[in-house]
Amino acid sequence: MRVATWNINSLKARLDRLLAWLESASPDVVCLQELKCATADVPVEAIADAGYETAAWGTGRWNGVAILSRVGISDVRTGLADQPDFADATEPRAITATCGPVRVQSLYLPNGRDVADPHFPYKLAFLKALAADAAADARGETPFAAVGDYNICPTDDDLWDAAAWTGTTHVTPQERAALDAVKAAGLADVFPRALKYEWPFTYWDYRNLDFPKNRGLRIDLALANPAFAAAVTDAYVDRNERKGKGASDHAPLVIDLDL
DNA sequence: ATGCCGAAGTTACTTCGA
Repeated sequence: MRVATWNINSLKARLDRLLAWLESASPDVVCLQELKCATADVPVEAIADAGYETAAWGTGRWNGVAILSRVGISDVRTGLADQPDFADATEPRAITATCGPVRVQSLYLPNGRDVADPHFPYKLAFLKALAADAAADARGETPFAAVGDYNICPTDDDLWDAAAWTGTTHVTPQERAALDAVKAAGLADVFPRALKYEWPFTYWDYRNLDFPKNRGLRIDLALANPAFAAAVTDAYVDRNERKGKGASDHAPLVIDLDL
């Protein structure tokens, strides 16, 4: 089976591209982030016409996560156990479901904005909650993966210019330590192939010709438990989906499994 | 060729993203 994760940067603005990509890539399960629409506004009929059931959680202008599946979807859970709030709101940044033989969690981690901003400790608190939340599924025998936009470059190789990013969010030791704690719960980074160039970046800023110049980040990750990781036969970043008019600023991460 | 930011709420400008 094929599982993918994609920060789509608006489900409504990207719907035509999503439907075309479902047709061409033919994934069985797709985890989406940054829906930027409320749950009630998710175009479930158009997605159903493409052959996928939808579980989604969104509140409007920002954030929002979903799981699409053509192999069934059950045991849906929104949010994390003990998920921290921001500005007195529980933001739609996590949804978990069982789809056929796998259990997947679609995650959109807080950006952090700046190390001095309240959003930064919120990001660290979210990661701490994630580590605790994922522990049971990580230890389980069901193939499980916590996938999505982690908004962290795991190493200095995972961004185009580490020197230029010193002291900014996404690369700090605190964020990397918090990510390591998530992995320590029993999850391993499924490292993808790049379809071009040396490194599998998943995000390129819209500005400054960053995509043509390959000034990217690897921030979309799939953290898998041993049962999931053992079934992986291939993984790649579909950078072709980043091309052209109306692309998201993130490319899908695609994982093939012998399941 | 992959090409100089884009989405959404509100309605001319603002906030957010990484």
